[in-house]
Amino acid sequence: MTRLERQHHVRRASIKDIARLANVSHSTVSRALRGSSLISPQTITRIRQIAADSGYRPSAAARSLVTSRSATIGVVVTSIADPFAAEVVLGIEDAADQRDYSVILANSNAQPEREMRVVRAFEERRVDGIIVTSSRVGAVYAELLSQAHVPIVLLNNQHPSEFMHSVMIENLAASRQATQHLIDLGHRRIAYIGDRFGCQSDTERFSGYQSALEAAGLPILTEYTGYGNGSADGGDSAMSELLTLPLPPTAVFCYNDMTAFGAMRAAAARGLRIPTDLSIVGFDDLFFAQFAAPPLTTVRQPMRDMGRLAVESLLHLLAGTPTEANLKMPGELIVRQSTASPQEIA
Amino acid sequence: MTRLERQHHVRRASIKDIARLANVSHSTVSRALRGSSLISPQTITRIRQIAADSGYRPSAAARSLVTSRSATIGVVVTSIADPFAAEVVLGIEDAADQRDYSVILANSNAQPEREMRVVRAFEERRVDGIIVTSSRVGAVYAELLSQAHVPIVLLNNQHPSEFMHSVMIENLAASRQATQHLIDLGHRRIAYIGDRFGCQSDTERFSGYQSALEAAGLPILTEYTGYGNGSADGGDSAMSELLTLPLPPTAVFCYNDMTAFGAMRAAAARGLRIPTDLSIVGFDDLFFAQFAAPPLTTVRQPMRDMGRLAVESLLHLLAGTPTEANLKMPGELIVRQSTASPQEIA
DNA sequence: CTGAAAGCGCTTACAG
DNA sequence: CTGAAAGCGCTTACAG
Repeated sequence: MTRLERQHHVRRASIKDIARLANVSHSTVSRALRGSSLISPQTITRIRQIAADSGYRPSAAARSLVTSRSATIGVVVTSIADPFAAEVVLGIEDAADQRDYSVILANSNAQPEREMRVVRAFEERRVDGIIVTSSRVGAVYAELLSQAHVPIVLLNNQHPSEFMHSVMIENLAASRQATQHLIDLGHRRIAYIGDRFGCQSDTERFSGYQSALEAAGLPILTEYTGYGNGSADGGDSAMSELLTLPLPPTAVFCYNDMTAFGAMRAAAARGLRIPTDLSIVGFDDLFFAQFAAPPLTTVRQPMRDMGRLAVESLLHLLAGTPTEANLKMPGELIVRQSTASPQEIA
Repeated sequence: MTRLERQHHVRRASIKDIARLANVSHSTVSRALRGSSLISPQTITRIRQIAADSGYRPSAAARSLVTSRSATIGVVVTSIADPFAAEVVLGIEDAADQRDYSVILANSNAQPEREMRVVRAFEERRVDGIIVTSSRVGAVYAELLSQAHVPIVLLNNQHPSEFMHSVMIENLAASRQATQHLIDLGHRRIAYIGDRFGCQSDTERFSGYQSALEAAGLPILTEYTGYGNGSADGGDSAMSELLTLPLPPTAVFCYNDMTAFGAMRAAAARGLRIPTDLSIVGFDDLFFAQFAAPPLTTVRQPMRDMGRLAVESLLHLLAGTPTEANLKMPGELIVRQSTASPQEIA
């Protein structure tokens, strides 16, 4: 028995095996295991003991076939190697586990073909709901996802639809605050490096930046708008371009930390010191932000909590309980050493 | 119909629905969909067309109930927010997707209670195999995992068992090379900051460090062995302690990049400049290593490829094809700016 | 309180 | 080439 049990691909005990051992019908076993009030407490205890002894594990497949619930949620990320996504997924897995849901994780790599495969896999596995962590969810992708006919929660994005909730950060307020921080330090030539794909978070962060400048009576110059792509390389080249301007900015607010890391690298490559020659602000507060050179001033997003909240939101959608469809979390400006007053007079 | 289809939780078309539409038995539909040679090509085409038109998606649950294969692999990580794990999982998901497997992701958080839950979930979902990405897989955990009666691949760890393969980096050679790099630069007082839990990778890396010192005729001093825990905080406190020594080391080889980041922070907190006053070498080459202050010299692990390889190894185990049980990948020393010749004479 | 029966959506021998 | 039947492992009305 022990020998057999160690082998791989043994047939697992089924409800029928337990029934035989317990001398009852398999219906009774099923009820006992589920704690039905129809079964006497002694029988329940006895049957559960037998089940435990024989290492019984209910088949999720069989159960979901009859209940038409898979107790599974599908999570798509553009790339799990993106630290932002990884933190969010941690929160999602955590909350899902607490509710006895399993997480099926898929990477889309921002490739339409992969996105299709992912949705198909989710459909075949009959996931109860889907969480999408990506700042770029185009109309086509959203349409595709909605074909799964299950509730969807978008993280860092939004889509007006009855079965699509969203969890986002207060982009506008947070960005305004970040930009204000630079203004307060005395900066007048403040650039923004965004995401050239123009996703919703980018649009909102850009608006926050603009509104802070406006409120301070500062001009909004198009040459101070750089276009990255959310990655370090994107930030690097956008920053490089900004630095070729006759009157380069003395401070930059970046769409996210990755972009900021790239901007730092570009500045360093040109011999600029941060924050003496250039102040840089990021967005996310990735774990690494504190280890950057110098430690990065940034807007902290409660990534894990956002993941947890996405699960809660999804469960509400599944239960049909009315809740806020578009949840907004506050961001928090974390001032570190990448920002300071400008040294030269503009 | 379109209205209905947009709703959530619609009953999906089954093989029977297609059968009705096609005027054949559901057996025929099943065969046609699977491309059985028993069915005429025209019928296959016709039935597939109908299936596609009605948005049919086979139920993975029903299929796995009869085939007793779930086409699913369970992946446990200690924390998906660990960048190393995230990169590995990316590779895993990628390879799994190519082979039409889905990935069920679970975090164990190094908590025994969570580990039990994870194994149970994997058992209930009848995953076909398991990949464990964690440098610390104790005997208890391994025993627990093996109760799932499915093949297991350990990443960054090893366990002698017929149904447990492993994928690791050439720790010994890589660590020897990293230490040799410091010796070549002229360092004589070289410390090692390991993982105090003494996992296999730590033991091997420590051995590589020792063997390089020995080969160079340098003494191995116990006071130069620091104990971290794989995180930045662990590296920070271990480094801090090393720096209180009367004759502190001029170079440190760290168990991993996270530990190295912490060590850098500790050194900076004491006003030491890197690499002028202290050289630091990490292990992993996390994405951020190049953005550290200064960019970190480290041993690159091909994390994504290791993840892919783990899937291949698992599939071999599933297919019963004989293969190397313990795969070793080479590491690559990446020299950046955190290492230089020692400035003072020891 | 307990059991026999039906059914969830598939696959696959077994007969035609 | 096609269909009727059995069965995978559960849940749950329906009868006792």
